[in-house]
Amino acid sequence: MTVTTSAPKSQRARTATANSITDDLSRAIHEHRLAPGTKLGENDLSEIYGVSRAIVRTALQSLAHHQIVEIQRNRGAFVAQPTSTEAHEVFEARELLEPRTAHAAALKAQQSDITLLTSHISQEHAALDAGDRGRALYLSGQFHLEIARIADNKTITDMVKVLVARSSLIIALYWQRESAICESKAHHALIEAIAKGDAGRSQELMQSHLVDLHSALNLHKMPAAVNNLKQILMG
Amino acid sequence: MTVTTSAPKSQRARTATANSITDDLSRAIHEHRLAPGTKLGENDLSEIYGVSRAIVRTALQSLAHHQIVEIQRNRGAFVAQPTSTEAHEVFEARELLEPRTAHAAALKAQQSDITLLTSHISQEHAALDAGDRGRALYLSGQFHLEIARIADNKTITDMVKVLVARSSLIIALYWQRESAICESKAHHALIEAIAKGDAGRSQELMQSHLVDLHSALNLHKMPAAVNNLKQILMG
DNA sequence: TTCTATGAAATTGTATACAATATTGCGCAC
DNA sequence: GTGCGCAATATTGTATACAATTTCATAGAA
Repeated sequence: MTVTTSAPKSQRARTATANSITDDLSRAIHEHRLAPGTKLGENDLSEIYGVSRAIVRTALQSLAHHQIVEIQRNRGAFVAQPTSTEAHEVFEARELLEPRTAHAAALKAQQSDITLLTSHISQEHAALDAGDRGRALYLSGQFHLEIARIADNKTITDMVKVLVARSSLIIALYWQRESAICESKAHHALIEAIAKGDAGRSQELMQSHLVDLHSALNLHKMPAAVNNLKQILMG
Repeated sequence: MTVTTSAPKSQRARTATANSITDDLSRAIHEHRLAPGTKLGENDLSEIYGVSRAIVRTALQSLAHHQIVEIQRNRGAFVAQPTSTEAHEVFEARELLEPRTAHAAALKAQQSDITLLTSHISQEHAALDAGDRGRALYLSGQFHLEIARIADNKTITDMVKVLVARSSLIIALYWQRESAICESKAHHALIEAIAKGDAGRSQELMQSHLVDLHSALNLHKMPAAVNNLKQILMG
């Protein structure tokens, strides 16, 4: 089937670039439309995006470096399946980085930053109301990322980005479904503290929020569904 | 001057793989044989390593993700030149990660780990005595990395690896040459604390060591030399 | 001199062809 | 029916050819 006519889901107006493919796949994984373990075949992807395998290959390499895709030599690329020990490692790392980052964010936040954070939250609510759990999860991750941006340290922000992305996979595999609401509560409290410029409290709130998330992980892995790439990535 | 520990030039016995090229270039950058700003042309590298540009390309992409190479579209790959703000960011990030990691390392270290750390230090001394400043610097970075390994959190170790690599570039650009000896002193003290299992002191020592490094940065950038790739990478 | 325009050369970006490896399906023995 | 071996197929790894873009040198005009 020819693809060139319309691109309903993603805005690949002319030709897809490695970066746009990376972003598209990254988003799909974040939103749990592509389950852990899903094979990302080079031929499939080059057909879907209408580019050569070379481009697809660099996109996959990029995702592999972001640790949300695993490339096995001579076998191909798969959506990563973090082990439970990796899951704990990721949250330990987040607990080292994000509380202090929230502290810094509280000191640097402008009014526009607060507005942005608030809008994130309301979007998150909207997604949940619409039953789009995947998108809500994505936005919740973006919220953490936004705080790192406010703290204005690109190096740390990049690391948080990777950790948040992996967290999305971890949640897909090890989550017990309840605590979606707690999340939202914790985020509200964080915004308040940051808006007040209360750095100490921001740091504490972030810390306990992460500990909550961490301890909400279930030890045994959920079975990973297998997806149909074309169906999911194209409209 | 042959370096006895690893293969004289680089161990590409048969054909170089993308990974071996990545490692080789990474090492060369760490040891300051390739200066910040040096152009890494695809043709040059494919000649040097005897592989196609495709392989070289994936190696360069990998280095770019490790942030020690910058790829500019349609212009090529260059050894990265961190700005002074990036330099500060990197050390801020290290100050968040490494002290707590040293703490964990002190609790988990085995006798074999202590031996390894000690051998690292003595190699470092040997390199300094031999006047090989670049190699000493590389080993000093590996020391920090080894501590992260002992703490046994691969996620954090990977992040530290990237930060240490960038630090090497930062030192090449912003260093005032004196404090090589202080480094060595601080490392000795750290080993001692870790060997004793004194987690609190290990954390403190690592913290102040990083602060020292951070404050030893000079604000204005040194001029970056331009190198001849073939001359440096081949014998 | 200094700046700009312009075209040749060099370099990177992309697609494709072929080689190496892994996967799949089938026939056959047990 | 189950397991094994082997050929057929599919997929990834690598090299190469061509297109697009940048770089460099040169010439000419203000």
